Amino acid sequence: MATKKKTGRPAKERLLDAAERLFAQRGYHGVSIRDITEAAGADVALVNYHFGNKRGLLTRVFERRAEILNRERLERLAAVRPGPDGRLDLEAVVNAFMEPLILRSGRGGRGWKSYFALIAQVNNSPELSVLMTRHFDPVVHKFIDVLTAALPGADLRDVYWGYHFLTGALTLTFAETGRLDKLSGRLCRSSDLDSVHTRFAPFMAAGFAALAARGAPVAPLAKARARRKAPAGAN
Amino acid sequence: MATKKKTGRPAKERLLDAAERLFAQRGYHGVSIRDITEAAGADVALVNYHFGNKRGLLTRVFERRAEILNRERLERLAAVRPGPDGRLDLEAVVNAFMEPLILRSGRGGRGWKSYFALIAQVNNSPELSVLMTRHFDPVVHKFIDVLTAALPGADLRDVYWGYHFLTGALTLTFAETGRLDKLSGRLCRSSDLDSVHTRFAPFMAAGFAALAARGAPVAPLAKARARRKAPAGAN
DNA sequence: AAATTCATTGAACGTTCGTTGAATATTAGC
DNA sequence: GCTAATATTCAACGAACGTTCAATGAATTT
Repeated sequence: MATKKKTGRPAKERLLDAAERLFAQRGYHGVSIRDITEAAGADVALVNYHFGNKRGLLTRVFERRAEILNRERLERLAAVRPGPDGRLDLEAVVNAFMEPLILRSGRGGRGWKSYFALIAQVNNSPELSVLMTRHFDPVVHKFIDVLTAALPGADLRDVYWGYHFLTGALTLTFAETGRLDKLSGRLCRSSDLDSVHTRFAPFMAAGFAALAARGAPVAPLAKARARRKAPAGAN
Repeated sequence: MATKKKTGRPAKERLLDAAERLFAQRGYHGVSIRDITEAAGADVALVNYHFGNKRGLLTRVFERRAEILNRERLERLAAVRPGPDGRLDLEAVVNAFMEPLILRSGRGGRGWKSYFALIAQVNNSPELSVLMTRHFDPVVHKFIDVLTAALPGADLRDVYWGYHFLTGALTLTFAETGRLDKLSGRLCRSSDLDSVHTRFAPFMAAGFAALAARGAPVAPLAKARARRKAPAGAN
């Protein structure tokens, strides 16, 4: 009994926390059950007892915070109100989706930071991205709906593609891999939440608006004729 | 000698191809050397003979196509010419960076598709993203330079953050994990390169322009006074 | 054709892997 | 305080892991 450190919290929770941190650092296959149980100060057999198997542990880690995130995203999306012109503000819609992450990525949220780093890997993995579909897409559908309402006349496919670009940027940004820091010679810091907060929604809202404008160049009613091939940028 | 299938190509190349495909599907830690050598029809010892160890194989897989991509990206970036107003077209700059991927992601490029799926995982991994830094950032710096030239008066940090958003969207998009297909009920197809080609540059160019406009609202010369906190979107 | 280098094979190394079952400790219900 | 359910420990299983080495085959050089 040298390495065991049984705190007051139950072993089941310690396992979830340790798994979250280690999965985020080295990926699902890069961490063994023994790595996790050792870090949690628990016995190897407890993973299979509490979660069935290693994959069940990953699933539980994944859904634990997804429920919290989904609830708040829905609340914020429902709270987005039309402006004086009767239109929904695109940046406000994007922020309803993004700010719940900002709030939890601060100093106190070490567990949340690990969770976001894990999400980034899951989102970009062919074999694990089904977890994104299962645990997030119901709320994403709601997000798509509100985005569509904020983009009258836009082709629905533009909204889906725009969301796809957004989620790629979002998950990488909150993963905080440190690449931006190195690339910019420490001019930019992944951990600088203010920098993300002031830039993300303007960038994405402008992207969505550009797609909508491209599909229906002038008026929202000229939608049926926008079926031709788009002209593309250059070359 | 039942499972060995020695084609005309050398075992070293067969190993690279098999490793590329399997790493892309299941991740670096999710694939064993025996998985790779079996798929390549080669002996287990050949990985260590040709590449030193498993990590050396990953490095070689990664740099093999990076060199090709870097060369073409540099050529295209150098070929971007100012328009009649003397300014560089933002979409043209983005396309110089993105189109080399489009060209290789078509029907014939099965190996390239695997490679892009691998890049997405490496880019989002804390322990592997150093490979991105090492093999891509020299060319990314050139990309940043040209972007900055196309965004006169913009804060350099905006350009870096914009690139960060862009690379997150780009790597996820070309990973083709299938999540967009499921999310949209098959309305959008990850493999539809035309859909990517017509949307990516407009979306990103508008994002960059919005960041630049936010930092220097009117004229490029009003740069030194833009040090205050930005107003953010909503909430 | 002999010598030398390079590529491949087969077998084995010690270690770690995920998982299991029986035994023990702890908690909760009555 | 006894009982029953839950939680944790301990030891072990067979399989798979990355790596190594001596032996063999093939290709190149002299």
